[in-house]
Amino acid sequence: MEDNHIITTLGYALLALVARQASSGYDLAQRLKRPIGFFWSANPSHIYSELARLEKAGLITHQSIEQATRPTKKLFSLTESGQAALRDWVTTSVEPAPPHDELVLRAYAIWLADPDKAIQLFQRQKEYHKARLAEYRQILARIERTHEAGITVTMPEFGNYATLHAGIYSEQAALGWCHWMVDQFERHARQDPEQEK
Amino acid sequence: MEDNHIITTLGYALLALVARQASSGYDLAQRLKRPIGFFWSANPSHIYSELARLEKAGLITHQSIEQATRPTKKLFSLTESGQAALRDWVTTSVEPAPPHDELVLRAYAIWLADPDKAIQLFQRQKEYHKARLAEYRQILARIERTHEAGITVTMPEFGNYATLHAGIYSEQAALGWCHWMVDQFERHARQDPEQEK
DNA sequence: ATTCACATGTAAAGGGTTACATGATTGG
DNA sequence: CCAATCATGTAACCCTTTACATGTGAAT
Repeated sequence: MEDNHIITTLGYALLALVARQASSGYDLAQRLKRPIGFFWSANPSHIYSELARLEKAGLITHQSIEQATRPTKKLFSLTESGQAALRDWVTTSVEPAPPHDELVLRAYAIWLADPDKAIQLFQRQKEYHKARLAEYRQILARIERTHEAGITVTMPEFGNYATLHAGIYSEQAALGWCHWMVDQFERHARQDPEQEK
Repeated sequence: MEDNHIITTLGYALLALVARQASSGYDLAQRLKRPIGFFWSANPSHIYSELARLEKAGLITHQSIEQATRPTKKLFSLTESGQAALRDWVTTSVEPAPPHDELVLRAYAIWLADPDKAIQLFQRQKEYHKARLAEYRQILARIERTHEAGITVTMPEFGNYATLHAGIYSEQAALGWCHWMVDQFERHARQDPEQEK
């Protein structure tokens, strides 16, 4: 009932999912994988504890659903204050989070490395981003096919649509940079042939 | 001396800095801001405790430098095993870290929001990324001017060069997406004029 | 018979952020 | 006189990850 609790970002992620459809903790763990998993992730155990916090804060409630063939589950749904909190949050300004990009950190020290190994690293990374990009484009094509009339900003589907676009933009950028990195190393190999021998 | 300790990513970030120049904790806190701060960040207090861990693991050593006018400082430098660990690490494959992007998470639930507020959010974000991009481009131009002979992959400067490129790619992507988002909302406003009144 | 899917949690540890404590010197 | 810079750390807290614990029913 007290809403003087701070809501974590995972809390908002769960509210956003429950806002679309009432779900159990297990459901949420599944739904968090895709498409939210592309930009926000959590472990099942964390989800359960966060749900307990959200309920204590009065943002969600649950009803226990007894099932004949499956274990009883808790179906969570948004309360009014939960919906209000979520609606307010989505347009609050995002203060730029301290970035943490391991690959870029490696690039900062890559001058110490064996160039061959460096090429391999960035080539692997390129393949990974290429695969991701293809996956996103495929999902995008599918949702565009099922919504021929167009997806507008007030439809829940717009969430999926927008996040997929975000993914495509960022994968393209990552791919472009990895390509540039490989190119730098290959250029070096051509200009300094057999330098090590 | 025991090197059965796990090195955290911050640990490697510090090793990468010390590899270029022996530094005190305070120096490292300053140097971590720019340009590493663009892709990896840490608080001073965390840096000091991490330095202690790295030293216990035998990856760095320090000598105390007594200064006439300033407090005594500990100047840290890489040990041989520290350099080896860093060199190995830079080319190890990066397993894709679980992503956490708050802005994209908001986009997932943005259909609940007032479209005007949504436009404002993404416009602010656009301005932010525009400023970042301009900053990176300026720094890049400066380092290109000071290294007219070219920057090759075995030079320490290549670290700065490569990370700046990474920043430019990713800011362009963020900017592009924010622009796309604003466009979606403006298109909606044109098609649904005065819907709310 | 065993694995997979459903279903819910507790406990511990790790890594990062924030707050706090201390103290000297230089510049405005 | 006060703020900023130099310089090092401790303690507490928060969020996240990993490991563990428990149990049923359906499918292979």
